[in-house]
This record gives sequence, C-alpha cells and structure tokens, in this order.
Amino acid sequence: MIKITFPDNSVREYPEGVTSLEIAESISSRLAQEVLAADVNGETWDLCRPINQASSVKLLKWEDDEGKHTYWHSSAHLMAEALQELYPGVKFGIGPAIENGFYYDVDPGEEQTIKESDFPAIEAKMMELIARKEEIKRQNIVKNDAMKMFDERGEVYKTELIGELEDGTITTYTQGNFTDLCRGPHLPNTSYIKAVKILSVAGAYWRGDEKRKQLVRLYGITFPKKKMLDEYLTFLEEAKKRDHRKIGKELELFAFSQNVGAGLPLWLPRGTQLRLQLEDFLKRIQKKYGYQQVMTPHIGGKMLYVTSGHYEKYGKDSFQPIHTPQEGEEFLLKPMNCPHHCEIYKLIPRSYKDLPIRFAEFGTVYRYEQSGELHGLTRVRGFTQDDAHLFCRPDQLKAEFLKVMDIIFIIFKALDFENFEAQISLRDPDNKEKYIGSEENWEKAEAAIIEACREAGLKAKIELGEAAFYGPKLDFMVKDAIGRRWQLGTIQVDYGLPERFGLEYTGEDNKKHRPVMIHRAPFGSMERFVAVLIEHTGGKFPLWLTPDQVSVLPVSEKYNDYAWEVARRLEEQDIRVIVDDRNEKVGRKIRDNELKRIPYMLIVGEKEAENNEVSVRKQGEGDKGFMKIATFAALLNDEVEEMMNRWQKNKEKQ
RNA sequence: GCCUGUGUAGCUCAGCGGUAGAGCACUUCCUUGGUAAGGAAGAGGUCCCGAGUUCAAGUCUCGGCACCGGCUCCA
Repeated sequence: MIKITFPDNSVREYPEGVTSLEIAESISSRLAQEVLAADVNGETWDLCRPINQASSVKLLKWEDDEGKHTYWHSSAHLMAEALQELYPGVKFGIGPAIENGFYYDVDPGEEQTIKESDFPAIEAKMMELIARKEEIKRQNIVKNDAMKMFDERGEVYKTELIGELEDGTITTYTQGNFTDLCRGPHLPNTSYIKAVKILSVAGAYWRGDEKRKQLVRLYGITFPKKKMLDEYLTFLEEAKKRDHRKIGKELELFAFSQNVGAGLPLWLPRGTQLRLQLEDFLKRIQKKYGYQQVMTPHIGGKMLYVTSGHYEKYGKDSFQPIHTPQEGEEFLLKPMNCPHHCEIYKLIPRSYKDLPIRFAEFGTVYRYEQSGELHGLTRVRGFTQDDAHLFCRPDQLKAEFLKVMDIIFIIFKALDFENFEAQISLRDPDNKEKYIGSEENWEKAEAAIIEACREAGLKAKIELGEAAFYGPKLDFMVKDAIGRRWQLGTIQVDYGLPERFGLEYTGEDNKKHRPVMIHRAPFGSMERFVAVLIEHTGGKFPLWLTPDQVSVLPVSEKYNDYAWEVARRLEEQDIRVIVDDRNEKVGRKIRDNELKRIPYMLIVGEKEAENNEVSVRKQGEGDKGFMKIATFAALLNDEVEEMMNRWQKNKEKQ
C-alpha cells in the first residue's frame, strides 16, 4: 500500500500501482467522469499512469488549466490521427495545446493541400475516431528505437526532434494506428472528446524559422459538451462585433484608402475628435509631471539614423531615402523621434541642475511593416507615438522611471484597462551580438527596470530576447476582443543613444557626464490605443471622450430658443450638445444619420419649456420621460464622476 | 515577405458561364408636428486591376493589388 496525499492534506491508502482514475473512482463516480488528468508531485500525469510510491495527488478537471491543456493536447493527437487517415503520407511537426484549443503543424507533401473546405471532412473523421473509443497508450522507448520507428515512416520532423532529446526521456503515445512522439500527458481514450471544431488553417514555418519549410498549421478546438462549443462559437461571433475595424467604419472614426496606401490610416472627423480628447488628457497629465512639448519634422537626414544605429539595423527594411534633386542629400521618413530629441538636447550645454529634462511630442513616424503584418489600426505603417524622452542623471533614473509608470497607471485606470499584463523585455543572453551598447550599460539598464518594478509592486513577466536592440524595456500588454495581445505602453531605458549622440551634462564636479535616457509612450501609439479602446468599450466610449453625446430637438421652431437654452446649460456642465433646429418641419430631418448615432435625444416643446424640463430618449431604450435639466446632466455626469474619482484615488495613493 | 481565404451599390451580402440583385442607407413626394416612424417613386455598379480561355466571363484560368486568419517580423 502507498499513501496518497490530497490538496486538503487528507491522506488515503491505495495499492501500489494505483492510477489517478482509480483514485477518482474511489472518491465518487461523478468525479471519475469529470477528471481529465492528475497532478502527481507537481507533474501532470495521465489518468491511467500507475503511481508506485507515496505521492501527493491533485485531480485535474476541465476547470484546471492543466486539465484543459491535457484535453486539447489529446485533441491535437486526435486531429493528427484523422489527418493521417485522410491525407496518406502526411508528415507531422508539432501539435500543442494553446490558450484556446490546439493546433498541429503538418506537411501534407507536395501533392496535396489542406483547405478550409476540407474542415467538415476532418471533423467528421475525428468524430468517427471518437466513436471508436480508442485507448491512448503511453510507452517509454529507447532513443534509437524511436529514431528507427519514425525514420521508417519518413517522419523527418519528428526525427529531428528526437535527435535533440536525451536517451531515456523519450515517450510515445499511441491511439489506433497513430503513434506520436510526445511527453504527454493525455486522456485515457478518445471518447472524452465530445464536440469538435476546426477553426482555421495557416502557414507556419517549421520551428518558427523563416528560412525553413513552411508547414500547414491547422487550428482547432474541442469541448466535453456540445453546448460549450456553441457558446464558444457565439463568443467569437460577439467578439467580431467589437472588432475595431468594424466599429471604426460604422462610427466613421477612421478609414483606409488604397490610393493613400496600405497601413496608412485616415482619421475621420469623429475619430480625430476622440483622438484629440485622449491627447489632451495626456498633455494635462504630462504638464503636471514636468514635461515640455516639442515638435520635430517628419523627415530627418540619413546621418541622424546612421548615428543612432537604426540605419544599420533597419535601413534596408525601411521606407527608402528621399533624395533632393539639386544637392543630392538623403532624408529618411522618421521611423522614431529619439534622434530628433537628442539633437534638441545637444543644442546647448546642460547642467546637472537642469536634469531631468523631459521632451514630449505626439510624433508621427513611418515604418515599413511587411505587407502581411498590417492589421487595422493596431499595426500600421504610419502612426503617431505619444512619445517622450527623458534625459536624467544616473541617480535620477529610478525615480523618473517610477513617475513614468504612474502616468501609465493613471491612463489605464481612467480607461478601465484593468487586465493589462506587464512584461520586462531583456536581451537574449545567447544572442548578444543582436544588440548595441556595452555589456556594463545593458546590465545597469536591465537592473534599473527590474528594481523599479519591484519598488512599484508591479508583477511583471520577464521575457528574454524581447528587448529593443538598444535597450531593455517594460511593456504593458492589453488583449483585444478575441484575445490577441497588443503592446500599448512602453518604457525603455537607454544608455546607448546618449553615447552615440555624445550627449553630456556638466556635473557638480565641473566634469562632463553622460545622461541616461528614458524612452516612453504610455498609449504606445494613438492608432493602436484607439483600436484597443474601441474593442474594450465596443464603441461605447466614456462621456468625456465623446464629442457629441446629446442632441436637442425642438418640436417646432417656436421652441428653438428654449432648445438653445437647454444646450447652453448642458454645455456649462461639459456635456457637448447638437441642437437640431435646422428645419421648421423638424420631424423629417431627424432621420439624419449623424443624429441617429447620438445616444441621447432631448425633445423640448411646450410642456418642457413651462416646467424647465427636457423629455429624454435614449437610442435603443426609448422614452425615459420628463426630467429636469440638472437631473439629466447629473445622469450623464455620473459616468464622468466615476472616472474622475478613480483618477483622484490613484493620485492619493502615490 | 510566406501559407489559407475573401474582393459585386455607401453598408451587410446573394448570384457562380447567357440583359447586374436584395435589405438597410441615400434623393423626391405623400403621411405624422411629441417624432430615431409608415407608404410610393427614384437614383446609385470599369461586379478590385490586368491578361487569357470562350460565340459569350462577377462567374473559369493565370498574374498583380487590397483586405481577413495565421507564420516570420515589430526601432
């Protein structure tokens, strides 16, 4: 007998070689039905894998990430088995579980492809295999045997993977005629899977390497209940409705024109107004934090970027230089604002007393993104960064860094971006030649960021190899409607550019010193931020961001004056109003498309004028009845109030 | 840049070798002054661009462009 300890520290005895499934059965039959895998001494194990010594065991269900993971991993195998039957000679790459579902990378060979129209057949085959209730068997195998087995089947991708494994660690899983190299764990058999959906097909380079063969990646998802699949598909449908590209079009916020060029957004009047509100908001905050606004041109001499190192790194992959006809000069469309700001810093001698100096600019930059990369407003070729560069003494770095974090938190709080993830992006330690700057400076910069995050109590994930080529950074990531992560705010510590540009200040000791630079953009870019804001709010922006929230409609021209009086009083309370008194035959003009988008309509006529009231209608909700002007204003202001409160509270905390 | 897929009216889409379609929006008229309505009529299209096959091409084939979903990339 062996002792099994459960998460609540209770202990039961079982015969040696007991499986997690048997343990579950011993507790309740319901549990046995629901359990998918088990955590055995911190490792996720198959339900049917015998436990041979005293262990602590946690049974994992759908609700546990590891349970779901196991479920989807087995589903990936199931899909692979179906593909093997449908596409003879198909070779397999890897097939992991992901956040929502799973994928499998396969090479169907030269002769055949897998298309979207094939999905139903693949799904049907998977259901057929499920009905067979095939057992999924784990096997330990010697490296040479594994190599031989997969080699005989021509599984070149698998043999490459096996070659990198250590002998003794190799396991395979088999169901029906399908055997896969796999660490596991897996479900006991295929019948656990009830609902199947192939979601999409895409190309994916083998091992993520652009230079290697591109395989076909098939994405799918499965659920233990048909209803759950339906709910998931409904969720995807709903998310599509919040797509910023769709809402941006509907609300006339922004557009693209093939004549202007791919990835070059046109900001329409309403979108521009929204963006300007956001810019004003940040400008107000920045003023309080001691920033100075600067403005710099959209192009810069090539030498500027040779000095900065950007030319060497990105020159070939940028918009190409602009040439002057007579003087033969070369200019680049500016891909970032930092060199310009460095030039401003350099103009006059700086004293240690002047620092920190903070130059802010809503700077529009142009980057030649590969055509396949473009994505609505989130990935474009021309965009405006809410950029600023801080030049400070080394001893000021941490304090400045923390202040920048404050600004980001204020913005995220004000706009309800609660579910952001912070990521510290450091160098790839195995690939240091990708970066410029001295070892010492990198270490200082990386340490400064980690230290600042700790001090601010910010939980940040550390990612190696994600740093910019000139320095490490702290990024704030927010998800869009369908869960894609986008980087918004960013703070970067840079010892390199000051050196390249020869930036100096005179210290207390009357000697020249090198300032440290912080690059930062709390929104990231106006384009991407607005995109994510649209997806988060579904286009229902907070009142303080929407320029025209209310329309006032007099029932006849007799009440035009009263309508204007109402408008004036609302505007006193920062509520923007459109008065629709354009036509004495008012009823007809109401169809106007513009007015229909305004959520609140106030109808005024005899009764209202008499009682100093308005009659309120809300788009889609109908009549809200008569209301005093002040009451109505308060109703709208609740929203604003809430926002201001949050901001205030946050400031008090500081 | 690379792999699927899509491109028809302002928007959402149907049509898939034989005279360009629907709903919403738009214009005009009528109806209703408490109203984001109803009725009628009308206007609107190099069917993304370019070649090819065919008596005949939105429709089939090839090339390009744009967009979508991914991969790679992301200063």
